[in-house]
Amino acid sequence: MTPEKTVARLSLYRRFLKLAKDEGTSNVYSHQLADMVRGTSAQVRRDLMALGCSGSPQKGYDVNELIKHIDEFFNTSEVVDVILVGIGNIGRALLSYFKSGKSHINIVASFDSDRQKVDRVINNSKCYYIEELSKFVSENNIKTAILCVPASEAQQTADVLMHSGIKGILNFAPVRLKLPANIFVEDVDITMNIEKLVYFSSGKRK
Amino acid sequence: MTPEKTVARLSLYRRFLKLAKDEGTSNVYSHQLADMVRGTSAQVRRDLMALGCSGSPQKGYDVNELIKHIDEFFNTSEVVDVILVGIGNIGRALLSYFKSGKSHINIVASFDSDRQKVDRVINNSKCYYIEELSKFVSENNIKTAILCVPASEAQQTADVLMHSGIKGILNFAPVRLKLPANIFVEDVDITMNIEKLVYFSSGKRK
DNA sequence: TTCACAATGTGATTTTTTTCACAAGACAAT
DNA sequence: ATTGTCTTGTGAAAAAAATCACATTGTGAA
Repeated sequence: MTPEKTVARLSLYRRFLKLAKDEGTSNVYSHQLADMVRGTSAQVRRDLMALGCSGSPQKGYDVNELIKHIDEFFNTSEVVDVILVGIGNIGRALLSYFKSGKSHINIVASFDSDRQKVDRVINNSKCYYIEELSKFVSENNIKTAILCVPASEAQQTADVLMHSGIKGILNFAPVRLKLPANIFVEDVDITMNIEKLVYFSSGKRK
Repeated sequence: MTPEKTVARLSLYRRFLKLAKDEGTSNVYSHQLADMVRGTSAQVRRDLMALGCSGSPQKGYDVNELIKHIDEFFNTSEVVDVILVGIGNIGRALLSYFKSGKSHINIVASFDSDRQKVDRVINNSKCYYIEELSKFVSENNIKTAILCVPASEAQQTADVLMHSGIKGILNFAPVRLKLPANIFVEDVDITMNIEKLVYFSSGKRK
């Protein structure tokens, strides 16, 4: 029901709202939020309307209230548990990135097919042998996975994830995973991003 | 003129076309390409139409011809030179990711403010001290940068990039860069991606 | 030959997303 | 009090993107 783009922006709003809160700001105007996400104030107001929030023309929106609403929307005032599969360069970078504990994302375990990596604790999350993935996922009721295995192994690993009960996959492999429609896949495709960037930044019009 | 989404998909098509070519495939149907990018055949045909390509109902599209057209479209049958700024975990992962030489992206140099890292060669690209960035960029006419510095340094580094003549920035910092509109910025925001994923994969409707 | 099939190319339509634009309300300043 | 200035909330319009649907056309089987 909520537009996909709105969902994406809500995540961003929340991040900036928390920063604002930490700085002691208690209310914000739509145009301030707009600045933070490269959008327009009308868009922000629309998004917040979809959320069911409202502000006042005088004080704008209440920071705390907004955060609370977005937390509720994402239904995760608490942290979301996620697993990571494939401890290569990118995998490790992500482990490091999320170890801070500052975000809502908690990588509770990582998996790899290289026995050398097993049992090591990298940035707070213990590495398991890939064979244990299924058990871990079902026992801990994990729904989301970050997939960082090489392209050649991506599909088969994704199949394992699916059969284990994973419902959402953030896929870093430059491969289009074939999975049933009820599994939600989001691709992070850096090569594509750069090519797009090069295209649009070389004058070809925006 | 060409829709942004089409540009993104063209990059993907090319990747799969090259794989297909390597496997000896000489022509493809729109529905095959569609499968590879999670799209529909009509969409593929539209995209290719925008490109100015045409196929035949019998043989579909000619793989070589398509690749040639897309190369021309991106105007880079040759490799694109890019720099990377910030050699932290993500930076290193990207250096490794692109060292293969298989892609169109060539990271020609990297920069960091940590003198310890300077002069090391990581995955083919030499690391320079950040102060040398401006000179390097203008001398080598670099137009595109990958920004992987910590959030706290992102904006000031982006300013330097802009003043050096960079036109496109792939930004990994969880910060919205404020730059003039003629600089094209593409954000890679993993936290946001995961939050979106969690939202949509937990049944909240697609 | 004739028929059924499969795939392209593309108007037309629908859906999704963004933007416009303005009434309404509170405040500050005069 | 009156005026000018902000900003919200939101219909209405526009723009962007995806989808539908169908005429068209080789090809191979009957």
